[in-house]
Amino acid sequence: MDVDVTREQARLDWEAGAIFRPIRTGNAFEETVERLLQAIKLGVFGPGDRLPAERDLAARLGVSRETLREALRTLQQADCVEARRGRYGGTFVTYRMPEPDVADLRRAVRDLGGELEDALTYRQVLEVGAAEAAARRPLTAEQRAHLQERLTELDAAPAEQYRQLDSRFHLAIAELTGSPALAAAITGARMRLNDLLNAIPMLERNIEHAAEQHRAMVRAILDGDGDGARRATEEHLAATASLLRGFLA
Amino acid sequence: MDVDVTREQARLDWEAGAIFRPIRTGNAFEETVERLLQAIKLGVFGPGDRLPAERDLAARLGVSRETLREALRTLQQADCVEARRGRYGGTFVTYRMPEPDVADLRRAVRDLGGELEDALTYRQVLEVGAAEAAARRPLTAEQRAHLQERLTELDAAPAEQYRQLDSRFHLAIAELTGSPALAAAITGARMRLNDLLNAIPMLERNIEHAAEQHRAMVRAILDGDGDGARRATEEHLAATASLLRGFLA
DNA sequence: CGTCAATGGTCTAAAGTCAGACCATTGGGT
DNA sequence: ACCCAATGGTCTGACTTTAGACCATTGACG
Repeated sequence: MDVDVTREQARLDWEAGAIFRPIRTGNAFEETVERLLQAIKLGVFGPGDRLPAERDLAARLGVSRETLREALRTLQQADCVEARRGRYGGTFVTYRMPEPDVADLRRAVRDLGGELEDALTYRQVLEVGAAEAAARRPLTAEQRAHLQERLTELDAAPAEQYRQLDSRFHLAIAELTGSPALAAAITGARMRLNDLLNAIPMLERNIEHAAEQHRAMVRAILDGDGDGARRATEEHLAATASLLRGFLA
Repeated sequence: MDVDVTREQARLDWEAGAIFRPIRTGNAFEETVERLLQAIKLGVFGPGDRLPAERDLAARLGVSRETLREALRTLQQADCVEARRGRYGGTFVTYRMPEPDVADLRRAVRDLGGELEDALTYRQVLEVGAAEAAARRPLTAEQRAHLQERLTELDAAPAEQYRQLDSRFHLAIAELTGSPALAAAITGARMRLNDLLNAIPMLERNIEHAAEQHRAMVRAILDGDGDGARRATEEHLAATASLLRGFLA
């Protein structure tokens, strides 16, 4: 009986792993810095863009203005943003994407370590599912136009903006699902991989290949072809996934 | 130009919605209570089971022991758990699932309101994707046995434990993906719907139908049949989804 | 040329949270 | 009969975060 009790307790303690995960990751200040930085790196805010006003931003992030300001101060000292006072002032983005660097990429992949597979699986499930969900959904003319616009914008992107516009394209699909939870999860998954994706050197050949896949995804989604959307997205993500895995070897 | 600037700012502020979401939901104490309650309602801990020791649990939840204890005190006062001191003591679950009640269900669905579609879409994408990912993965003999065991356990479940063992079955699939992030997301998605699912009255016919679908899912996963796993899971989730949607009308 | 609304900058008191030490209890093991 | 390891119970001081008030600056607009 002693054995049974011990084993049973061990089972309980193990299975609890998925649900008894950390409630809060680190402190509010660090999280805030990270979020702001990711928002910039994801391309939601490009150089020169103004962030929402502090009071507004603090409310959205569910954080006190003091904490937000502490984070902004950090970003200021890192030359990522710049604050201007007065009406029509605000906090403006000054960050510019560094050039992709294979050494950085290799280091970043190693840093992520065993979590790379985790992050790739997670992203795959979310984005493939989202593409299918978006395709199976009745879309308004406005939504269709918005998606098409993101694609056009991406195709015309100058090299230094490509990664950011790529993110915006994928996030646009996430939002077409109409599920805020899904869109938020996809944003989170991309944030986790973003430093890696940004460090991938972009070869002309890869970009053309990706563009073709993007078109296939959009076509399927606009046609309401769920299976096609899933397949096209699978294929698209598999490309970058295998590229990243290559750096782990 | 004024119009352009204003519109551009509006676009930025809107698109930021997905990324500038709250960093922390409420305070640590409330979150902790919620987690513990969900762990119990999800069936990870049944009546009489002992929770991990306070120091251990606090570390896992990333929360100070004080905060955890405050949460446990709340649960104690709500007659959900009971604390015993001394070695071989601990905190023991006393909570028992209430009988399903259609009035409760209707109220719960209304409370969730517009978030119901969000939660259902999110769950669908995650669980369908997870089933496929699990199927496409090489599984150890132990993992196969574990999945099979969960299914057997569920099939043999007495009515009052059915819901909890059903959750454990689905969470077992999530863990087979080998992706902690995915498993955590699925746990979260289920937590959100759990009160609803628990309130669904269980008809003999529905249970048999569900059992058949569970078998199909397990078969496909063990066969490495990704498409089959996806289809079976889709079908299974569609059933409860349409049932829940019925209560929104 | 002054107004004023919107913005960033500063400060304070209160509440929340934490890390860690220490106490009290229990029951199996020696 | 005693020991002692593991558990819950309690306390304290330090740090974090919050809510809100108030100040300083700016530039479009009347």
